[in-house]
Amino acid sequence: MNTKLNHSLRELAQLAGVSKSTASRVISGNGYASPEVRERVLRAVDELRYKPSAVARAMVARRTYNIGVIVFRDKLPIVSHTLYGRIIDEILMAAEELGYSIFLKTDREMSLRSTDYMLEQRVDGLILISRLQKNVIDYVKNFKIPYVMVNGSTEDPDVVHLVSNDEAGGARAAEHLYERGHRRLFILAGPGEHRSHSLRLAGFLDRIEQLGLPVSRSLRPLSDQEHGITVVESPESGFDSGVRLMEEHYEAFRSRGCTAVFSTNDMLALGAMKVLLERGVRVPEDAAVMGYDNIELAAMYHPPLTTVSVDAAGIGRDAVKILDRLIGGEADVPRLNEYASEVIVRQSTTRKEDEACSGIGNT
Amino acid sequence: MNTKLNHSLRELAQLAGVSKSTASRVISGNGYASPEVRERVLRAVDELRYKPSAVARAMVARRTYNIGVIVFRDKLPIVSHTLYGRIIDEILMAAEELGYSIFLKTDREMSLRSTDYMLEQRVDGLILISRLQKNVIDYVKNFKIPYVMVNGSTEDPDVVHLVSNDEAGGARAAEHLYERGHRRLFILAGPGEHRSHSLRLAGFLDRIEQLGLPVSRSLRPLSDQEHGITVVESPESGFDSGVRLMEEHYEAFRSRGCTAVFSTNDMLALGAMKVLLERGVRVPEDAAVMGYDNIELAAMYHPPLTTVSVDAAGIGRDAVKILDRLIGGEADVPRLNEYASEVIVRQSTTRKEDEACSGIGNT
DNA sequence: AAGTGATGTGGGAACGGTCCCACAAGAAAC
DNA sequence: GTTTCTTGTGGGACCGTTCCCACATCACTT
Repeated sequence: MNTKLNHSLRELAQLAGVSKSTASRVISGNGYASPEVRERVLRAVDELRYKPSAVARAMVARRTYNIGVIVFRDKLPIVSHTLYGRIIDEILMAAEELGYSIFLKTDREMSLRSTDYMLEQRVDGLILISRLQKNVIDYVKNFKIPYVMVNGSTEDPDVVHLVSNDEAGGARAAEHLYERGHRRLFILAGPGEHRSHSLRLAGFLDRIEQLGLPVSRSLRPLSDQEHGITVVESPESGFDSGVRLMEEHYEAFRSRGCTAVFSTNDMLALGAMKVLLERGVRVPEDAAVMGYDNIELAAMYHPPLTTVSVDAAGIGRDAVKILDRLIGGEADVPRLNEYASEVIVRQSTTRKEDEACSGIGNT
Repeated sequence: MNTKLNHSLRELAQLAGVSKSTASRVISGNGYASPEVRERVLRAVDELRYKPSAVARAMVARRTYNIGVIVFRDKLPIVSHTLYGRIIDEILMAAEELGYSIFLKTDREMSLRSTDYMLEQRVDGLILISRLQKNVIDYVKNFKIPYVMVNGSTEDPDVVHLVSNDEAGGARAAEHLYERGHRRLFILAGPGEHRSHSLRLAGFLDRIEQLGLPVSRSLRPLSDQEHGITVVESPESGFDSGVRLMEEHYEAFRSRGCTAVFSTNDMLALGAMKVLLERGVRVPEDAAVMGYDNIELAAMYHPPLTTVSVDAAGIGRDAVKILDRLIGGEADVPRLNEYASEVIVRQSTTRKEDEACSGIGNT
């Protein structure tokens, strides 16, 4: 019917035989217009397939109702990362509800480029995900733009950030394995410079020492009566690293008589578990395995992996809600927002004889 | 240093003591400015932390350099979906390279709302992902906006779409299982209304019939000499459906003497495999299992799952590249873009005695 | 009949850029 | 010394909205 791509309000008004002020009133819904006029304008809208330009609106309103989301991560998967993906899904849904739209960028160089880009786009606020360089935060602070940080680490008390309570989760994990009777534990820790990995480990070790098990980083064999925790650190946090580390330390694992593995994330744990299974170690009969994150995969594995869940949905949703409050000008939003971690008991730590007391793990 | 949020070109020019035309020339880089003037302007940019407004630019340029990506899917995971997540990761990277930014929306109601929103945002083009209602395409066609469709189905010859060659992939899968000596196959097919599921199944069955195996949908036991294919359809395509269906049909599976399972995606296959493992069926010794998609998880499972890979990276990257050409006004871009599917041989279909001939599967 | 108030509509500035065109100043050509 | 050309800069229209304010109209007072 009409070959032009986009029509302006002026053209619309012309067709309806009114001024663009009047047309604007009908379209935007604020200001009065008589029923006949409204009707005429609406007919013209249909005819032209008129879509108001959000660009022009943003220009005069001086805000866009857009939120910029930047995921800082140097390698794939980024959006397809099990945890970040879930957070982003929730962000998208929460944003929709609050009337925002999402500009998504991944920044593999952890540079300022993506931030600059968002600033130029005049987004109303920024959600910064994952570990980001300190200079990014400093940079963002220079501009008066509202922002929240998700799953990153900072000592800066001004930064509004959302994190899972990794320290408490680590402690819960320690308790779970202790309760199940494990006294010789093998810990596979992810990169210490990541906030979550280091806090999960710290929480675990603190609690385990409170429970009376000595922690050592040496790999000497333990005598029969000894208890002991073996800690191995990995510079990477993927499945392959879990495989590699478990293979490397398999001998120590055996010679120290460990009965359980705990990893600071599920990927490492699954890698480790696969190595054990391949070598004929039965899980959970010969060794228990426990991870952290409750990724989709954990429940699907054979055996299903006991883990600690992270409230990705809560974090994602609240990231948007809190940012919205900041955008609205509220100043007293909480700086530190922690989300509870919960132990999800599954088969990988549940021997037949355990089931009687607490066989509530989902699969 | 300065308390205002954003400065305009006019303020910048004022501070630098030049006209805004001149400032614009320096900022945008087209048009001449003498070295001294350029220097003055650049100093002012630093001082004000000036960021040109992409909104204002878009207004006058009448384009935004933004691309809208809409994922149509009625339930989670959406972005965190293993396959879509990978495609989106590639889209983000390719977009970055070509100077576009991404507006991301998920549309659970499969409505026109999200499309409208993108149109109002004046995105330069649209990438529509997953199965979408026909009316969405019809709607989008009304506007002269360039768009491509990813992983959806359409009979409309005008629609530029990118899909994996599911029919050929299904055929490859059939060949693989046949070569491994399987003659009694159990097929777990995902929802037939999804393009990929139905084509994968069709490709598989066509090839398997060519190879001389009769297909039946009955579940009667086969006599010792008989060959035969059992097909079971699932209205859902998740892991849980795989579990449920395999449990339901386990008896038939046994009584018909099947030696292999093929599913039209990895999630179903893994669900099925887990049931088999739980019941003591050894994979691959007693039964082979094969999926489709090559999700991350497939390689990590114990045993690793043989599958057919989908070129998510190629699809994601090309979606942007092709859209860019459409935006550039090219008319003769190919309508149908198919991406090769490749069998990834892993342990779930590789018995010890098979390894000699083709033990090249990666883990 | 003139004044008052309410009511619906239109005019036009503003938002922050780009870009066309005009123009001033100096160099080169006659 | 005037003309012509070049070169660097500035003026201002324009993109498509919103919104303030002015204005015309008409009913109702007095």
